[in-house]
Amino acid sequence: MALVNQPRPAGQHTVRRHNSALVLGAVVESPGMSRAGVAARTGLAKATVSSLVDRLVAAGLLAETGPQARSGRGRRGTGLSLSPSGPHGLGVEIGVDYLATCLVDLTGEVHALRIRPGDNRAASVARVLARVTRAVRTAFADAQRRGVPVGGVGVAVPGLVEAATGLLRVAPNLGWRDVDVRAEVRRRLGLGDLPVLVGNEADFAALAELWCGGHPDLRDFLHVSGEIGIGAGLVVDGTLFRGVRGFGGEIGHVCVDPVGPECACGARGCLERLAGQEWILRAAGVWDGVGPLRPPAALLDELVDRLTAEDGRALRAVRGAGRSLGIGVSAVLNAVDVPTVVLGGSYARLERWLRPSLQNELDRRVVSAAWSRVEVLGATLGTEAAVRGAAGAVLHEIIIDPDPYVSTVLPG
Amino acid sequence: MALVNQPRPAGQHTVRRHNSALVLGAVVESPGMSRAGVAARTGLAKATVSSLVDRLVAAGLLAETGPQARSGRGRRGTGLSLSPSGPHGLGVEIGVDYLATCLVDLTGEVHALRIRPGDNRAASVARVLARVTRAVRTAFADAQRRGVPVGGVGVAVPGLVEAATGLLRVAPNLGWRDVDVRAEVRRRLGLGDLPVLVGNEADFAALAELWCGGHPDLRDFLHVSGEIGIGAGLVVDGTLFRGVRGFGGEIGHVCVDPVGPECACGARGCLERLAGQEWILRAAGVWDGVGPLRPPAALLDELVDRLTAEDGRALRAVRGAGRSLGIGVSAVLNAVDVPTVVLGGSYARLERWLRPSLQNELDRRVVSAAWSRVEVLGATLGTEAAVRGAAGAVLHEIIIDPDPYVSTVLPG
DNA sequence: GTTCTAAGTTCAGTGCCCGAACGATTAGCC
DNA sequence: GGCTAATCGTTCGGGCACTGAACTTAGAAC
Repeated sequence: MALVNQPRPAGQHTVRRHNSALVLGAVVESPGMSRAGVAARTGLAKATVSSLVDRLVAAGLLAETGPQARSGRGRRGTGLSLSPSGPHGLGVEIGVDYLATCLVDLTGEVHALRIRPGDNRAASVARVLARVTRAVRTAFADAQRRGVPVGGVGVAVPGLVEAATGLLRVAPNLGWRDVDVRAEVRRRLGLGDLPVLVGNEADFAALAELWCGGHPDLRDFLHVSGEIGIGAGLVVDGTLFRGVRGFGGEIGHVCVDPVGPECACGARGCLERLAGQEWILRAAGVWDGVGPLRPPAALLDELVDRLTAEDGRALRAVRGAGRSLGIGVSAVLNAVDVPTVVLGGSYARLERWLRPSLQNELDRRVVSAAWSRVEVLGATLGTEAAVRGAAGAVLHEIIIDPDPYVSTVLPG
Repeated sequence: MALVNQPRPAGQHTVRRHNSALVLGAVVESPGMSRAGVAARTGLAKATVSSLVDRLVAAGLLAETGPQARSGRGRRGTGLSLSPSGPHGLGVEIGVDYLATCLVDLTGEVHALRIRPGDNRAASVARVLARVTRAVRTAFADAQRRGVPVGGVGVAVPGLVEAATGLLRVAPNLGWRDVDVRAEVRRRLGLGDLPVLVGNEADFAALAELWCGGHPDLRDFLHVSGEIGIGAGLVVDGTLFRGVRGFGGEIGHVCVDPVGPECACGARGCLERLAGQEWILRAAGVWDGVGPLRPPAALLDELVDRLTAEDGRALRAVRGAGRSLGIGVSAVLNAVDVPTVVLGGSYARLERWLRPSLQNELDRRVVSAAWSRVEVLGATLGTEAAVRGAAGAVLHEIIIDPDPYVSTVLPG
């Protein structure tokens, strides 16, 4: 919660703010709970919970779902859950060859997902931002048509974003440098006070897996996504750990083999060169390495086909990538201690074949694996993970600390 | 602050607790400040500050240092600072070949530092713990003689400690496994409710550098200490980042060269084998690599002598170590984004000679270095860093959240 | 229909922060 | 020396948020 690491004085309003989040959090964890249940769970008095719930209902965050179906005697509680007509998160993803937008409601449901293909590498920054503006306008219209408010805009970009400012420092695959995406989006759309979050695509994908993924109770993990580069999102205690300035997760250039092939970064044997999508496809013989890269999805399909058919070359290639990945990831795990690795991006589809050699390296190299094995999981969300995460991040901010949003909705 | 990540209901007492920490924190950052100054700085009302300060003074945490010497008219404020007779932290370090204890007061001053040589590798766990017990008893007596209370005990151990439980999972150089150091110390000393913290030696050393080191405004860094192994302590935003369970910082086995020499861990080319103390001393020709290792301090002296004399072999050895360190550390920095590296342990003395090759690798390999160079600093505390950190950690807990301590001292 | 149990609301009580007013202390100036 | 202005620290009434207990509402069991 924001109110504590910031050295701000606390007053009664702070208490209410904290407890609002507490109540909301209880409902998030156990949807359908009654006011009395929330009181029991949080330790707050019933009177307090009633007062807070009323406020959250008035703001459109919570909704009463009618009397609970419960056996035993006594009055039935009125169920509470996150309101599907409450604020929606508007997510945008600026991909290398597409632009995606979507709306996500408080229950995690995705609406109005739109994906617009188009090479963003070839166009100028201004041109791409104009596209983004149009896409976001359309998404706002979607929200209006559905009659729901937009709680904020989340923008996923394939590059390094400075956490404090929202400044995109560099996006290699887009050819961008020092673009103030947050300010540009704000200015072009005239969003007023609406929150605009800008973050790394891999980080948002990790968060999506945390919030909407298929692994319950997953709170601590390293989400490794193999795309053109290799990005990692570190989630600790249900929170993304971005490092000091937000440039963390760049594991693509961990040294895996000092005498390996040269990398664009100048070093040799970087993880990206030995376990990146491109290398796997080449080593598997799926792609000849010359000419423009065909749509990666198609190539990946072919690779999966060959793996399923137990093609020796493909199997060897993926096994090798798993080994390299194991060496690189174990370095990170030893440094930051996370018990789980989630394979995302294109790795998700290769999980079955990557896992053996990856797990083997992790078992050997991670110090704590001796008494607590590193768990390797496949991501459950597909390519939409990043947009969903971007939209979800907006909602997460509201759920973690609902008072600012409530204040904008309610008078006073 | 503890009260927030834990989903506990907040009440008026929570506000007071938070603001107590706020006031204390303001005085820590600007010793000698007056009540009015604290009010201005924190944003609290003067009345509130007065009330809180009175409480903290009564508990012995703050002390009035008399009227401020200040020019200009108006009544002079009464200076406030951390009380040197307030609670002291009692630090213990269980080293491989020594046992150290000390007392640290709230101002960071070290008292009653005692170092007892003795091989803890040869003795049984119970025997070593008995030694620890005696040493701590003596330190308690030191405190009593000085007439100051002990706020808690911090224990530094050369191994992996599970954060949640204080369980020492493994200490390779001590030959320990699964020792509940916290419970043992509690039981043997009958400490009642007194806080007992157990942590990794490298982590505590990093914290000592943060709290008492010679680099002001150092809040985010990776503290790398070269001893028998290579340990790292990651400090982000003035807080140690231990990872989920506390096993972070094990960078000794990052892969630096897959075709390098074999390591005890089974892998090849681990950082520890290429930049560890032992390897440097051997490559420099200071140690022949056979027979029992002489006291490392003496060997290190010799190495520094040769480096000062510009001995080619020694220079090459250290340069190589710096390069390896750079490869390993850059992997960590890319993953977690920290702008500064502090060279501690035996590396501190070699900083001058390690730095060029280390910095060179970091410049090349750390992605964010392109627009923000990684800073390399030498640690300013010597071998006592870990004990001081252990003692300091106890005090840090009190300063971060003084209310629990205040409650034990004051009635009500 | 009565009784029992649980949910949710109302209300007086308490703790804490805040702003304003007030007493205390010091420098500058006539 | 006495007056003024500025600053520090304390005192006091007011308001806000949580609490516990009493009360109302609602449903099930007998």
